Amino acid sequence: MSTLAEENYLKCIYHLSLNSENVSTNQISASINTRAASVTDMLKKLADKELINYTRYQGVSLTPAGEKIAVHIIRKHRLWEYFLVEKLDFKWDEVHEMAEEMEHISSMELVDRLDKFMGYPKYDPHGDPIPDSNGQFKKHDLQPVSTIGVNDTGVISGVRDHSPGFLQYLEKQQLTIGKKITVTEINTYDHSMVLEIEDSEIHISREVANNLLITL
Amino acid sequence: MSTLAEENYLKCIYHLSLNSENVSTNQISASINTRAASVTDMLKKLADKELINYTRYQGVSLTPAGEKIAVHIIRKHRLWEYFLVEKLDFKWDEVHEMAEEMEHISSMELVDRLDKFMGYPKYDPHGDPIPDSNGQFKKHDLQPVSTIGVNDTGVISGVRDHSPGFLQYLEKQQLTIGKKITVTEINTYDHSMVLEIEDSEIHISREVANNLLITL
DNA sequence: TTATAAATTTAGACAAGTCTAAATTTTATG
DNA sequence: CATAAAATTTAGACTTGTCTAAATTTATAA
Ligand SMILES: [Mn+2]
Ligand SMILES: [Mn+2]
Ligand SMILES: [Mn+2]
Ligand SMILES: [Mn+2]
Repeated sequence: MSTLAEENYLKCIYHLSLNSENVSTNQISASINTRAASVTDMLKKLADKELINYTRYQGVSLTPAGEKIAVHIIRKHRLWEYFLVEKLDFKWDEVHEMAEEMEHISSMELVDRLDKFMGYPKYDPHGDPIPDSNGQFKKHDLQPVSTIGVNDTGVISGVRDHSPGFLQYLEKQQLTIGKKITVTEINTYDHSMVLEIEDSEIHISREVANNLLITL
Repeated sequence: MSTLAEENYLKCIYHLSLNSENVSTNQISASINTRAASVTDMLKKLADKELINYTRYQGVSLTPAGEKIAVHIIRKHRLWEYFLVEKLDFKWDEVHEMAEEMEHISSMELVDRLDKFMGYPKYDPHGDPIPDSNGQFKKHDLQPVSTIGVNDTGVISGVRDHSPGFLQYLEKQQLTIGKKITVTEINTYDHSMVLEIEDSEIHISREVANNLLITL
């Protein structure tokens, strides 16, 4: 099948593809912390295996075969994250690096049993949807808090930044998945916002508002 | 730290060390299915890292540092096997290959939480002892069924052969961990034995008797 | 539209881990 | 004890995945 490095590239290309049709060498290079020259080498290998569409200098996209692998890796990543938080009591900011390793465990049967063991969870600890064993999942309709106005409400359902620093900040402010928020004030100068959550007031910067996602 | 390959070599040397003081290149070569020349290369690397004691042509033994790593890998291997059987309902003959991958997940914290989650199990599904987080475990006193005589009894507590074929055979014959057996007959010609388990009679060959371990 | 900058690829190298074939050392045997 | 056999190591090669430095292509902008 695929090697660990190939799997990481496919997953990376998948994630970058959500924002732009074609993914550039430099985008991949930045995202997986590898030199552009090394990325080019790998892109050739993945193209030879027909996992990506690649034309020199033009960037890449996943083939259906490549996307299938990518989604399966993401399924494993998110299931293991769920396991770590729900069964082993890790915090949501602690699990990413571990899942980065665990997503490469190869047994299909193991993934499906793990899924069953946990009751077929739909979302991971960060609110990201978990693909089912056929690779199906619904991309729920999220938007940054920064896009709504005063007196509007929403439910916290995801994050755009998965860094431990941001997640720890949110946790400390009680800004966790499932919480209902109402915008009570928007500062027109710096676009900072005041939110009401469970009867308490929380001030967040524009940057936080951009990276915190809600459903209406 | 150590690479996946290094970890597998250390674990292999640890297991072989249980039977002989010094482990030979060919023993390792046979056990991990790698050519002797490749083993020599790796032994040099491990010796450079002071994880093994190595003198050319003389075989190797683990240093305390090497043994510590080996035992930690074994701890992870057995904890994951326990998890797969007890939590995900795999059979005892299905888990080895998966654990062979999972034992390389690096987080120490993860192992300890997994251990706690399962209630600090003492033995893995094959009856092998699980080292605690300090690397301590008691080597219980096992002997092959073939070493006891007529009318002697024992409790099945381990296996010497971990192959799926042998484990499946034992399962089918109800010869599973914890069962109490009594020898009722020994055939002097071929050393086959007749055992009594829970009021039923089971015939086993000398080969099986040699690979099935009991405590008295 | 042509020069410069940015992005990307090519060339050449390296570490890890493996292999085959050949040389060397140790062990066994007459 | 001398020699043949077995075990082990060395030599040289290959694959994967990475790097730096140098070319090449594409994009930008005066
Ligand atoms: Mn990964
Ligand atoms: Mn996640
Ligand atoms: Mn292993
Ligand atoms: Mn076991």
